[in-house]
Amino acid sequence: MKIGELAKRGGLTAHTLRFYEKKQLLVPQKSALNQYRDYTADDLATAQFIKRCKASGFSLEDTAALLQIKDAKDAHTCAEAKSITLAKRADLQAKITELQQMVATLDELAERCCGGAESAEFCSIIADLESRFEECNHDAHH
Amino acid sequence: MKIGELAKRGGLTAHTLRFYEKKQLLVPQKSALNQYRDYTADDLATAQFIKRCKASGFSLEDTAALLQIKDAKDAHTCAEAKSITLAKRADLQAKITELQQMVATLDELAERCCGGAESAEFCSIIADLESRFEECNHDAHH
DNA sequence: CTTGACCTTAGAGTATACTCTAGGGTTTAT
DNA sequence: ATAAACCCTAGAGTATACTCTAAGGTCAAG
Repeated sequence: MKIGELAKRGGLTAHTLRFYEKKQLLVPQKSALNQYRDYTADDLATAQFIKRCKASGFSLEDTAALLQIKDAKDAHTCAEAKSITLAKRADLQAKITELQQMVATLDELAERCCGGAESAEFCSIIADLESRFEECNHDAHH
Repeated sequence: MKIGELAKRGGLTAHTLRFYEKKQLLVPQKSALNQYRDYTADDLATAQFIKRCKASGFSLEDTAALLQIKDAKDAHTCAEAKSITLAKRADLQAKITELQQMVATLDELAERCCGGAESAEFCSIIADLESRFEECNHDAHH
């Protein structure tokens, strides 16, 4: 099938497919006749594999590694696949923890602020951002 | 003080300070003598304000808005500051939820895989990535 | 007076994952 | 036969937040 059909069936764009090809994730045959890309049913499956990887939080680089395993299963091990999966899990969990700390900080900021139409002269959010860490720095001197 | 001293005192690099200047976040005076940037104690406070914004999860664009409030408090309201804060909180919370769903998916993938030195021929991670959503698509046809 | 440390600018490079454009060729349907 | 719809390539643009480079000017110490 041509790129437009794969795009439609796979739920992505022709641009994205060409991008994945440039990244060596999904390299189709080319028609000898007109140099149009010629995708197979397997290529569609690969496109869906890539989408699932993305939905699972894998980067394109991770995805490339997973594709290599998929495309040469007996040259790879479960350990490799699980290692990639657990490493990504750890990455995401660290990111979550970082974001949760930010949310906690934002909650503190928001809770103390009236949020009204008053001038920001005495706004606690601005005041906190101006001074909170100064205090920390003072502490750090002791 | 010159850029190097502010960088050291503020815990960032001279490159970053010039970048913030280009973004209009922190624009110091320039010495008439040699065109060197000349930062004041207030500029240092502003640099720290920016760092705290960053640590709280604000983008540089948010930070620019918060700086405008800080630098002209009586021209702005608590409502503005709180709105920025709550919007960012919502952004981050949405991101956290997305990442948590990915972690849950990765946990499912990892749990079912032996992770051993066996060939990936029957690796459940690869198999799941190959087929999971196909099943979903089948469901979607009904 | 020279050497090293510091400063300047403009602009390019990094990372991730696309997204789009320009300029041109091909296919399909009427 | 012609117009719409599709395909091609190469490369630039988007977003965020830096990070670094090149080529040169300035400053402080010995």
